[in-house]
Order: sequence, then structure tokens, then C-alpha cells
Amino acid sequence: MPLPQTEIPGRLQTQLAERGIRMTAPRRAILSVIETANKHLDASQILRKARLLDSSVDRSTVYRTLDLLKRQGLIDELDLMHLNGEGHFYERKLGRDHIHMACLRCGKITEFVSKTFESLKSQLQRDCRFQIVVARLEVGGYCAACRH
Amino acid sequence: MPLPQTEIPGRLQTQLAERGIRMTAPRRAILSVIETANKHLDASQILRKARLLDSSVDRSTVYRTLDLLKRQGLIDELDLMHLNGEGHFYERKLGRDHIHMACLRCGKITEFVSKTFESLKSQLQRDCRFQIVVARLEVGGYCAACRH
DNA sequence: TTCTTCTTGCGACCCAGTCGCAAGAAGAGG
DNA sequence: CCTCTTCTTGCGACTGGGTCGCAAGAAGAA
Repeated sequence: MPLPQTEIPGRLQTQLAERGIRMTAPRRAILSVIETANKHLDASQILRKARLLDSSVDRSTVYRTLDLLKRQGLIDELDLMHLNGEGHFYERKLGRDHIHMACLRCGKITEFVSKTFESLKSQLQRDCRFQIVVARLEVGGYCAACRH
Repeated sequence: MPLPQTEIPGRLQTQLAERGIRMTAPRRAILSVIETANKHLDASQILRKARLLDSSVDRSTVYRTLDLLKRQGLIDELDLMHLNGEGHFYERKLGRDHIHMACLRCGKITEFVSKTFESLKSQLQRDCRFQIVVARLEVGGYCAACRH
């Protein structure tokens, strides 16, 4: 059940421009890394890849840019069950929320979109009178190939 | 929708004993702190409270004991949307899984048990052939009192 | 081109969590 | 009650993710 690719690459830059946020070389590099990523990256991986595009990018600029994107609601921060250390992973926020399943044996991350998840969120908003900004469902266990 | 208190205090010690795990003074202190907690505690809070019961308890013993309890499936580790720093919070694992809602304004944590959540987990296990060990749903947003 | 305001790199720093080690304690078996 | 093995502990040093203050530099409006 793969995710739909509903957004055009390069869109992140436009979205920031629309909000009147200044564009700089390090930011362009970091945005480009996030947009072209084909798996979940953590801050140090983003730094390494961004430096290939702009060698002067600093660690703290990566963290500051990630904060900016989080505040703007353009990326989601994941833990992925802390399979590898304590850091966080990042991905672009597209239309639908999805569930992350992490295999405790092989480390594979599977994403899953579910109507039931959407119903659950509606139920929370209604029954608990809670206005949801971000919802994160992470599952740890054994994938089809690894379960015993 | 409060949680049912289905377990007797002191039970954690018994559960470890049943599994043939050695009991020691620092462990007794830490278990007692976790069992009598009335809110989610992080490692440093657990350390502080445990030291009131056994003043020699060390930081690393707290972390090692938390690891032990996690491996035994007796506690759950939570992020609570990282409202306060990067650390983790812990709570006893009782019968039913529940959802944690964190208010981004007042910091209040609300717990919620939902049949829909159970259905969602069943659906994952079935449709993705994924054997769930732990499922964590955390929601950030605005509680009834804080939403605008 | 100027000027304000935002962003950056740098370096120092903080905090959560981990590790290796030698000393100490649990508890099974006699 | 003692012995012996094995597990656990405190300690201290360390790692790694993330933050902060600052002075220099760049964006972009006018």
C-alpha cells in the first residue's frame, strides 16, 4: 500500500516563499535533500547530503531549518520506534496521515494509509473535544517476512 | 474516559520474580516509584524519587532497570510529543492500549481508550500481515479548554 | 545602493543515554 | 549457614543529538 506522490518536487521552496520566508543557499540545499529523499532521513544524514550541494552548511542550520519546517507544518517528525539510537527522522507532510510500522528484526519501515485511522481521529476530535494538530501512530513488531 | 486500575500495587515485583529475575534494593525502589506514580515520569524524575527510598541509586541503574522492564513488556515508553525536551516518559503497561493526547498550549496529557483503535490494530495485523508488539498513538493539539 | 532584518557558521555547551570495569550482592545448592 | 556462581551495581568517562549566543554576512524592500 504505497503512498501517493501528490506533490511536485520543488514545491517546498514555493510554499516557504508564499509565506514570505527568506530563501538562502543552505536552505535550498536542505529543502532539496528532503524533497528528493527516498527514505526517512535523520538530521545527520540530511546534513551530509546537504553538504554535497553546499559544502558550508552547518549542523545547527540543519536543526534550525527542520524547526522552521515543523512550525510551518510542512514536515513531520518521526521516532520510528528508536530502532537506531535516539534521533528523529523527517518526511514531507503530504495530504493524508499514515501509519509507520517498524520491524524489530529487519528494521524495515512500512507505511500504511487507513480509513479507520481517519475515523479514529474524527472520533477523538468529537468525543474528547480535542483539536488535532499532529497525530503520530507508530507500531513496532514483526513484518510478514520476519515473523515467527 | 479514565483508565481502569486493574492491577494491584506491588505487582511489578511479583511479575519479575515469576520470571526468575533477581530482586535488589535499587530495583525495589525504582519499581515502587513507577507503581505509585500518578503521572508520567521521565528517567530523571524516577531517579530523584527512587533516591528518597534508597539514596545510593545511580542514574545508570535507573536506565538499566527501565530497559529491563521494557524488554519484559511491563512498561511502555512514551514521547508525549516532546513537549519538554527530548527525553522519554514511562508508564506501567496495563490491559488495554490507550491513546495519549498532549495539549500544545497547557501541556495537559489526556488518555483515551477506543474500540476503533483496537479495530485499527487488528486491521494492520490482518491487511499488512504485521505482528504487532507495541503500538503507540500520540496526538498533539489543543484540549477543550485551550482551543481557540 | 542603502538599510533593516533575518540567517548563518562557529564554538561552546547541555542533557539523555551508554559503557567498561571492578566491587558487591542474590540466591541456588549443598 | 556457608560457598560459589552469576547477576547487578556505582562510578566515571564518554557519546551523540540538539541548543544557544554572538558577531559576520546575506536577502530583499524601498
